[in-house]
Amino acid sequence: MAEEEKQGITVKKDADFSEWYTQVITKSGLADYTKVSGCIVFRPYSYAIWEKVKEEVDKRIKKLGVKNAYFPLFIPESLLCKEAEHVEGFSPEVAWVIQGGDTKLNEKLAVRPTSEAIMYDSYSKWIRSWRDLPLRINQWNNVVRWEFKHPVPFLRTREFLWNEGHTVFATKEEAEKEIFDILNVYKEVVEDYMALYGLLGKKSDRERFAGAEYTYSFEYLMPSGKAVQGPDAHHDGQKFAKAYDIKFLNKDKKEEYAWQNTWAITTRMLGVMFAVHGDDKGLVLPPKIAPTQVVIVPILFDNTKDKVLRKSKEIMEELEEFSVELDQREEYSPGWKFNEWELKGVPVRIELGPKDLDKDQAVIVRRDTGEKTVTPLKNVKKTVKETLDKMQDSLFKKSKSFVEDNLEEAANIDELKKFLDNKKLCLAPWCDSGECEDWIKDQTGGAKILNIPLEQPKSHGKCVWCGKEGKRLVYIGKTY
RNA sequence: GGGGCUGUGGUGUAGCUUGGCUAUCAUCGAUGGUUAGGGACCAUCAGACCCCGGUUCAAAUCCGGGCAGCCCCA
Repeated sequence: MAEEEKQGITVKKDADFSEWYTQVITKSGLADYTKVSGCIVFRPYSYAIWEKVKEEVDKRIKKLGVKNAYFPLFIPESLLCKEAEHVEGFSPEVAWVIQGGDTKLNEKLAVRPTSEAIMYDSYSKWIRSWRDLPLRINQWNNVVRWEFKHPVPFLRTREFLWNEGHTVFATKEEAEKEIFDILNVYKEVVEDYMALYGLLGKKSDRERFAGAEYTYSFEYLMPSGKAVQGPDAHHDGQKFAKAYDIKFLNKDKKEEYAWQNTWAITTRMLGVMFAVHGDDKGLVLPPKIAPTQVVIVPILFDNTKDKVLRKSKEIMEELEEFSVELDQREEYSPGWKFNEWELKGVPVRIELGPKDLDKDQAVIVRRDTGEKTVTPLKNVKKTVKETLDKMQDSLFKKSKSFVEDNLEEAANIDELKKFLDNKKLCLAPWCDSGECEDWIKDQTGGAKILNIPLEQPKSHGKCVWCGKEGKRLVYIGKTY
């Protein structure tokens, strides 16, 4: 038994979360470590999931009128330094190219930590008139941020994949409207596909994006009790326009600075999804994002093998609207295969053996609950569809109640500390001052104001730190 | 930013305290055969001491440095 267990996950998710996470990520074939610290391989299994996220986000933003393009990986130092707050925010973790072959470069080149600088330099050339606006460009690419904290696959990597939307408008109103269109796109994809519930809100001034006027984010709760920031959208006002000289002549022939937004979703969300849905047997993938939705495991005996395989193939064809895999490998026993597919988180398994054929039935097994349904062969398609739908729905609900059940209202610093120590997220009144924000961080061992929910009650209690009148309720949590 | 733990075939490990002979066991992989409804079995084969330096007749083992992974604290 002990040896058998070693092929699967050897620790319980509740008992040792980080070990569990590492094992799930590597043993299921999602990712692997490389010789470069903090840079992982996205193996085909996780890359397929990223492609799905990409596809769903991409078609929605295109519908909103955004176009894709590609800008250089390298950013000259002088360009990066144009917006003071922006450089200051990113410079500690920029990777630099200082040499080409044996020749030292005249000017250092930053490996993009984000592309404002290089993109806006082009924008300033392209935008002359109100007729050139809006300009809405997105790119799907990789960025490098040389973190010094411990890397965690997907959740904290030095190189990661994302989209970066960079849009320019003639008026503040138009720009601000777009922020909510984009947040909706992210919400739809993350909730409906990745089955994850997040907390939407505005970032505090301390936490907003370097260079932005304000930032909205979705925050997610990990099983470890720590929060992770998900997709975000920033309204930049005219800050970058002024730094990078993005001006246009309006209809009244007056020169104006443009209004800009920036927005992104990253591969970090995959990590959140693996961590939230997985269980002691391994991954659990939401049906709508799973590269393989259904696996058919035929039970093969020598004398009935052909018959069972033939029927399995028929079922596979019948299920062509789903992504189905038929596991015909003869070198593994059925039990071994069951365990492997569970480790990989495939949502639905169909078992088909001679006994089933005799009774004209198949066994349908749902990954998250382990529930087995015996169904007549003619109903297989219907049952599979129902099972996938139910599972998708149930994973989201579970994710939502996980967040809600772990969200506490804290009226003072003692309660706040107590809840945070118990791995909870908190909703607490805050006076809006940066000093109190720093104090909270200091006193709670690093907990941050995650964001400020959009809907606020009429009155708030006293600020959890200074005791002055609270201006808003904020989400507070320890972060990854 | 500070402190701690760990590094042995692809993976998980024994050996390290007290230096010594062919580096343990399992799994994975390859080949052949028997099997098959929740991680089947037999036989054969293949595969490792993180890197650099030091101490020593002799280093997986001791010392120093590096790199990597993990944990705790700020």
